Amino acid sequence: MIRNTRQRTAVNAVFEELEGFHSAQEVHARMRAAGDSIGLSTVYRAVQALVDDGELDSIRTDAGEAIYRRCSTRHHHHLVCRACGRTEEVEGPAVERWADRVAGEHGFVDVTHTLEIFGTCAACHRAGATTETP
Amino acid sequence: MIRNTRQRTAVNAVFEELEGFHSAQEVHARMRAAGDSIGLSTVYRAVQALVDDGELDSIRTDAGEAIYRRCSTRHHHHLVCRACGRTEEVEGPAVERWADRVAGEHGFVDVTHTLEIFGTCAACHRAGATTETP
DNA sequence: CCCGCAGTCGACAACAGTTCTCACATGCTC
DNA sequence: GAGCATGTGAGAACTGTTGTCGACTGCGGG
Ligand SMILES: [Mn+2]
Ligand SMILES: [Mn+2]
Ligand SMILES: [Zn+2]
Ligand SMILES: [Zn+2]
Repeated sequence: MIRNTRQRTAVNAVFEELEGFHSAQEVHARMRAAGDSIGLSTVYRAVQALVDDGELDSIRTDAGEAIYRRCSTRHHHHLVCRACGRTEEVEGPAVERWADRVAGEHGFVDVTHTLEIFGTCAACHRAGATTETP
Repeated sequence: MIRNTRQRTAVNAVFEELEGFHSAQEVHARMRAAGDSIGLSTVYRAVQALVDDGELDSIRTDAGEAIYRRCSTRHHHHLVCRACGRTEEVEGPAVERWADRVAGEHGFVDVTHTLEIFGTCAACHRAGATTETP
């Protein structure tokens, strides 16, 4: 039986206030800084539970760190700025169909996929362009 | 100046004989078992160098482990069996165009993407189906 | 050839992220 | 409220990976 605890509620609340992706460690530090008493293990358990419930979406950084974000329920993917971390949710029914089709053609069943797009957002590109100019 | 060493040659050779994705640790263990003397750090450095040279492709497992595979040079994606790890390389020009276009529409430049498809391959599905039947 | 040395090796320590342990605390049901 | 399954958290343990540093070696120049 799943129980309502102060800690779980608080972790949930953090992701309500926060935009974009955040790691468990960051959430933990943030809560501690705000005066919330909570253990790191508990944060890990809480985000895992939220992922299992489909309330958080998780991706892995190149460095191997898991980061989490409250997501809309529709299936979508992420467009992530390499420089500032800003993320946009994008959808592409054509991609979904393509993935399912190509997997089916190879005899695969029970198909899922992961798709992330990375780039430099307009703002960061502008900033980079001005600082890079000699 | 990059030097030719017995160890780098050996790691390269392992990926020549091996199909599919393999972790640095697995490669290290495999070499040790075969009587090859090599340090784990060296394996990590070697695979990293091969990735930098574009000779190996690397993806990250859900568990956060980096796995490597000798890849064809064309841009492609992977269809991976959850059960046995068998992988197929797949291509989809439409997906490439879609990713670039949607990123461009959001003002992103210097765009890359990652796309992996997961499923159960036909063989594993058959095996699973028979064992699951009561 | 062999010298010299930058590049490389590898045992080991250090790190980072995550999970486990277990004594203790606390929601929930009755 | 009492009982108890469930959750908590400090710390240890674990995992994959990278850093350290003295020893070693490929290789271009002498
Ligand atoms: Mn999709
Ligand atoms: Mn692609
Ligand atoms: Zn940006
Ligand atoms: Zn399979």
